[in-house]
Amino acid sequence: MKKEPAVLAELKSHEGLFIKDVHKLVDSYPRVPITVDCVIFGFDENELKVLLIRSDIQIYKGKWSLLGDFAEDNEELDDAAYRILKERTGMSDVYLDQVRTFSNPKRHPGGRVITVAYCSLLNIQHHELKILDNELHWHSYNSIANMAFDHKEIIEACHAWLQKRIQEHPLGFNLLPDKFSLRELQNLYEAILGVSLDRRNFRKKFASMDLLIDTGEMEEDVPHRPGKLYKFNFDKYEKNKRKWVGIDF
Amino acid sequence: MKKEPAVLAELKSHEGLFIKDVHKLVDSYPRVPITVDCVIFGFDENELKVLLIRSDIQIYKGKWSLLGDFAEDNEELDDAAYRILKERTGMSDVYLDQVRTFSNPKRHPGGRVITVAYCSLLNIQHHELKILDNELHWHSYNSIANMAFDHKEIIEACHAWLQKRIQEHPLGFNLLPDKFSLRELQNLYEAILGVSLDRRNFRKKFASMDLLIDTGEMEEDVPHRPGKLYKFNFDKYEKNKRKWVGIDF
DNA sequence: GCAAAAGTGTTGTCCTTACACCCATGC
DNA sequence: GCATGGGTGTAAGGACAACACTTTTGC
Repeated sequence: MKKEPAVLAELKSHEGLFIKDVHKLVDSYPRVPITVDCVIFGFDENELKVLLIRSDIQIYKGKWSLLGDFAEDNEELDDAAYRILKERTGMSDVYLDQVRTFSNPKRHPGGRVITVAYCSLLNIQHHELKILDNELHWHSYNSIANMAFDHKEIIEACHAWLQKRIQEHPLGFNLLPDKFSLRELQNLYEAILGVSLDRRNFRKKFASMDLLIDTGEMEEDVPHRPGKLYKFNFDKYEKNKRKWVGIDF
Repeated sequence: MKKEPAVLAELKSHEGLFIKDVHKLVDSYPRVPITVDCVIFGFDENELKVLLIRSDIQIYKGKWSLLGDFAEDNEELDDAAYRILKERTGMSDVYLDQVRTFSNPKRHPGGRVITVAYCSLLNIQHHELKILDNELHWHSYNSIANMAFDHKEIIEACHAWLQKRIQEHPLGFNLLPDKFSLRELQNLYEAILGVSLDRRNFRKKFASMDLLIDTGEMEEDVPHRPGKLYKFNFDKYEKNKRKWVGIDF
């Protein structure tokens, strides 16, 4: 077996070989700077968008970067992600989920930094960007290039996560206005999944789920026949969430 | 907007406001000890098992703990997880996947420690445990209690991950011997998903996938009619992996 | 011959897919 | 009236769920 480090042996009492001073134990661990990076998706003009800033860092001059920051002492990482979102965009109450941790020792040019990637979804219309430092703005997902660090890889991981997730959970509504037409919803799915879907089947699918509430309102200012506007029935969804079993690969 | 910390302002050059010394930047970040915890699943006697040790730590005396260790300097976390597995069980070439990062500042009594949970699947028969320090042994998943730290929560997260994952990917075969009967396979699914499945439909499902290779061998030493033994056709699976699109929630 | 599990088919239901026409509105 | 997208139905095929009996082996 592996030889115990001297520090560990010291910490153990003689009777039970239990470590008594857990603070000393933790102090003996190597420490690593931790950051959180937020991949913030939006949807506008029938395109999936990502919020990026110019990198602060000279060697990445001209390159784009995710919104990230280090985690403060004793800050839970979920809270750090919400904090970054708030600081950079002024928004709270945004959908946010942890996706994956990236730990390649060479991923940051300044030394080892581990980063935890979070994915957020927000509605571009509802949330005007007020803080435009570092050229903060929305980029079309399909034209993303020239990223600092390993941020391209992180964005791709979040995109894959989103593609999978949106098919199994009602996330997409976070990217749309409260009231939306079926066409907008379909455009959203098509943009994220990168496929085209049959309009009739798409509508039938959502009709059969019976999770859309007809607001009685119609689209306005469209240059064609206006469609009905719907809301998603989150309450009903939460109540009827079913546990699904099936083998499929 | 958020006021820039003094250290940041210092690091920026006057012309472009770009940070020149990235090492100084990274040195200014708070540092956190990082550990990796492995939830190692096995399958034996028709039960899902988890590999646990007794906690080292006095205040958790008598409690069970996951196999974990801190990440070494400049060690990628995936590598750390493989290392722990190797050190503790002597095994390599084991299925392993990152599940989630846990960062509650109070999760470790010795101070803040962030841990990244990994899930491994291995075949209990093929891998005899040779290193039994800290009472290392297999516990039935259903009788797990009395865990140190937040390890109960971590195990549950990995179990949920496994339940979902096994339905969509051919992971389960990692828990079985190379050659297995359909009954063993079904028992595995039933144990992990906590449901009972119709035997005929289960067999039909796998027959229609056409991913099992009939080895021509039969079970031996069973007190009833022996079943055929199969292998999983990983090559064929990899070649035909299809991208699935469908909305279902 | 008895216990225990292997092995096998059919039917009904539901879901998915593919596909085409008329309707309402803005211009 | 023309362009644009809204809104709808049907038929065929495929997947899944429910269900029972015969066969093989060990003991």
